[in-house]
Amino acid sequence: MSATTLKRESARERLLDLAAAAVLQKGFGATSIEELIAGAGISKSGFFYHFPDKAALAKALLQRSMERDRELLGDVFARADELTDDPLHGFLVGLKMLAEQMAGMTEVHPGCMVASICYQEQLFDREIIAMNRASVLEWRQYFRARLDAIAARYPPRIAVDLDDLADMLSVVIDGGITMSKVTRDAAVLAQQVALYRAFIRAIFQGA
Amino acid sequence: MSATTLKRESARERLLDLAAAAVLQKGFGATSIEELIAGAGISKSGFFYHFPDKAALAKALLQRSMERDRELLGDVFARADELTDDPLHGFLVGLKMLAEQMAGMTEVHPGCMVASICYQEQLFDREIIAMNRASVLEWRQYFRARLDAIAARYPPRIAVDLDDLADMLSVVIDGGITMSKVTRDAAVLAQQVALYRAFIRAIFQGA
DNA sequence: TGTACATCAGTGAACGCGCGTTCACTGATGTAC
DNA sequence: TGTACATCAGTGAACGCGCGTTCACTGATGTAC
Repeated sequence: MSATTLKRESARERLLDLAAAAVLQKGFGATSIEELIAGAGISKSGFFYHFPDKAALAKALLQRSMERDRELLGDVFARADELTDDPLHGFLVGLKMLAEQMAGMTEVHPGCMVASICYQEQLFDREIIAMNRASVLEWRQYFRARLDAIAARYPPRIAVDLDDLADMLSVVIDGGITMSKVTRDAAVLAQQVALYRAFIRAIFQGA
Repeated sequence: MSATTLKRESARERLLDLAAAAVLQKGFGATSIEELIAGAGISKSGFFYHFPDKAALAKALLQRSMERDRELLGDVFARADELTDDPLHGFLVGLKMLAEQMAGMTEVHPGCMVASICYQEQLFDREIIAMNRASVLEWRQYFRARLDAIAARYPPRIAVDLDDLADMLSVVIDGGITMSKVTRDAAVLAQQVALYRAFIRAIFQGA
């Protein structure tokens, strides 16, 4: 991100960009307002003009991250659905596109906000924790609906709980991101999504 | 954990117990020496007798967590191996025992140290980050060896990379713990391990 | 068109608190001869 | 058995620094009449 790009954004946006990157690297507690304003080029009072306190920054951060996840994942599966009427093929194409998109990332994924917040829960107020929980349960519902449609047409060859199978995609993405970060190998994430796709095929199409 | 149990432990052990719980709930940066000594019932100087600085606490914490993981997981698969000579059955029995053990936990899993450190990487020195990475790669090797033995006897029905499949167990455990914590549903973790087991069966035994 | 007022996006200085770390010291137990 | 010394597991007071937050203020732009 160039300096001119930064200048074009509002100070609020710059603060959020810097905060997102910092939080994923060292956690919310260790991300100081001081370093954010230094990066954004405003004074401390400028920060408190945009956010009443640090908790408000956390909330804005999570909100933005949830929206981006929705755009990213929602977009992929919406595009996949346009290509076919078959729910299984749609899901498989979506997973393939997701894996390919992740494989295209040369750098390691910056991290998952849900996990970052989860491992610092005591730093956040009830509202933010509830939002985090709701976002995860939303994804369960979203994928569960797809799996229901699939199972109606393709009776599962393997007995699995569809809620668990829906959760497994979130688990594989979140765990895959962690694994990518720890091993410093960006490829791990895409490979895990591809493995999940292979499991879906095995369940509904057979080996 | 009762007060008498605490008293019987050495102050150093008490500090590590308290630190482990606190770090998984709010992260290393937000865990203060002050709160640890209050809980352990010693003075601040007492802390610095046991650890030269806060980084040494982090190192001891990770070391202990790695040892415990090795005991826990290693034990489960060692016991499973005693029951059978067949590598596939041994792995499946081990996974079943692991899932059952996790299902037996009434409380949500306290968290995964690897992930906690991963999401605060900038707070730790190179040595700790390297240890974290090494521990993950060790598990890849450990599970990969089992999968090699399995694949030699049971040709995979589904084409999968065995390193990725080995990683997937770590991914499912780590992601499952995060999911359990965020949803406040202890069952999620065991269910994810059970799903991974179903995938292993599908790959090597067919549906 | 000019004037009054409101809103926006900040500035600069000061605050009190809690943090990690240092230092000189201590009382109880263990070991050598 | 007695004495000297070493080690262990701490104590208590002080330190400087950086943090989140508050407060009174400001200059540029927008809007009403």
